[in-house]
Amino acid sequence: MQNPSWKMTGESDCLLCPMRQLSIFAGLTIEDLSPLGMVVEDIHLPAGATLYRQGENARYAFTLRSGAMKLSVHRRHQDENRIVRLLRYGDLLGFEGLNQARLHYQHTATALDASDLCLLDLTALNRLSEDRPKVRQALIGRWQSALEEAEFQLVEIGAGKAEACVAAFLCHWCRVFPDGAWVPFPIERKELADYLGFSAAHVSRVMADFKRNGYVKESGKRINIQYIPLRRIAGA
Amino acid sequence: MQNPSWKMTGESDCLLCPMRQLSIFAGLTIEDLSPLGMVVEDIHLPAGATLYRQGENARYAFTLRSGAMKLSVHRRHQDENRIVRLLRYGDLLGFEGLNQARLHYQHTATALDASDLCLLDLTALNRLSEDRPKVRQALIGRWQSALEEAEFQLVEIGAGKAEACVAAFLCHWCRVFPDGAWVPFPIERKELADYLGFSAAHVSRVMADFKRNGYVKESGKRINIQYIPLRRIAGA
DNA sequence: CGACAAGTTGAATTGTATCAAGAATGGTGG
DNA sequence: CCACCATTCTTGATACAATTCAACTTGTCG
Repeated sequence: MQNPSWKMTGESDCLLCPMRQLSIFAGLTIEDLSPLGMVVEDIHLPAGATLYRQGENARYAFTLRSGAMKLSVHRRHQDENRIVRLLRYGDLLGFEGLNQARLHYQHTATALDASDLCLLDLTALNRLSEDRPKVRQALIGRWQSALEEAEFQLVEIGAGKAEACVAAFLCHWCRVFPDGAWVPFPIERKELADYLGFSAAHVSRVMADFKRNGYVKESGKRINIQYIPLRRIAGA
Repeated sequence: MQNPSWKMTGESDCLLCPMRQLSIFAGLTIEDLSPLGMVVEDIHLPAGATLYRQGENARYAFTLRSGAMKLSVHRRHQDENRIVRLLRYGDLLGFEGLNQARLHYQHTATALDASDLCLLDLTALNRLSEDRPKVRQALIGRWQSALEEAEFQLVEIGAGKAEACVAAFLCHWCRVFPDGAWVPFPIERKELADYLGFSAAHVSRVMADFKRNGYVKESGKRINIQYIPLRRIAGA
């Protein structure tokens, strides 16, 4: 594996990982993990770096331990990129090669922010999934949540006016944080626009309006939702 | 199970099913299926009937054997329905309750056309999936294709001008048929609009234009793609 | 044939893209 | 710490795309 944008930062012990309860190895003991030769490497990506590209041979899956990433696809007959998913702490990516059905990555994975990931060999993961029902359940859960996320995007974001889409996205993005918290927001206007399917200029307009109206505050790469009158915006 | 819109039409022998190669039981023998008490009922739905509703308790999954169905969700703060997926011959639906994680249907399933389905008990299917790697693989494959379908909708249909979206959808809908074939098309303008995220009036305009330009022909509930200049439409 | 649902079309209005200019921001080297 | 650069963000004017509402046409089925 020789990707110039990767920086190996050593091996990790999954059993000591602080995010293990969120990961696909949640609930496994050392007896489950060690005999299978599951070597896990840590890698670090600077903001803007590409982890893998759509169409490349898929040999590894990744768990995002910190930072944020986007998955995008190249559109046929179109130069723009469509962002298919935004990922944060605890998310799994690059697992389209599991099931042996897809040998290539379906997306291009790019770091939105400096990110740490751990790297999982797909062959070993497949074996592990066969032998350990808990791993299997966890992986199926990942498919399920990827599907739910895609449907969220279709339903809440894929149609309607820009105001409603932006509002729905902001609430969704901040949902795991307490109300009123300052939430990391390493997403540029252009990227948000690619994700929502609007132009960067228009997304900027909507965000600026929201800030003027006091719905949200922004400072550096963090955002703070004060109060978004979802009902009023959507009901328009 | 007492749903007034269902009509049980008897039990089926999965081993004799003409669509078994497409189903999740492909590759299984009678030894695989019979000992698990997997009873399969057939049901018939008239056009417009509802198979299940979003939020209902999920006890069964279904395989669509003929006809066509739509999966839709109710939007918060919005009266319109968004169509999340269109299903045809061989598709599996209602399997969100597998993995024990989701006990309720996530969508409302409605027949677009008179449809035949077979009904699979989720508990039995779960057991079968635990014991039979082939079934498990097949189910994972269904998740994968559901996810791919959702991403197709996001990427090819969820953004861009209405002409391009309609064109992409028509090509996608007809993809499994030979070029130039008359393809069943039991989708009303309003439904197509809900699926694509446009108004019925505008979809109608686009379709009418396509017909005037000779890109497609329509007759009854069937459609015939002559030639759609995808590149020109998208390149605008 | 009549009645009702679905499709088509027009005109006015709203929403969004595009292009371009100016303002804010972040990072860099002195 | 500041000046400078490059990038991103904001904003305005204009053109285009889509919605809405309503009238009208076509299709379907009893």
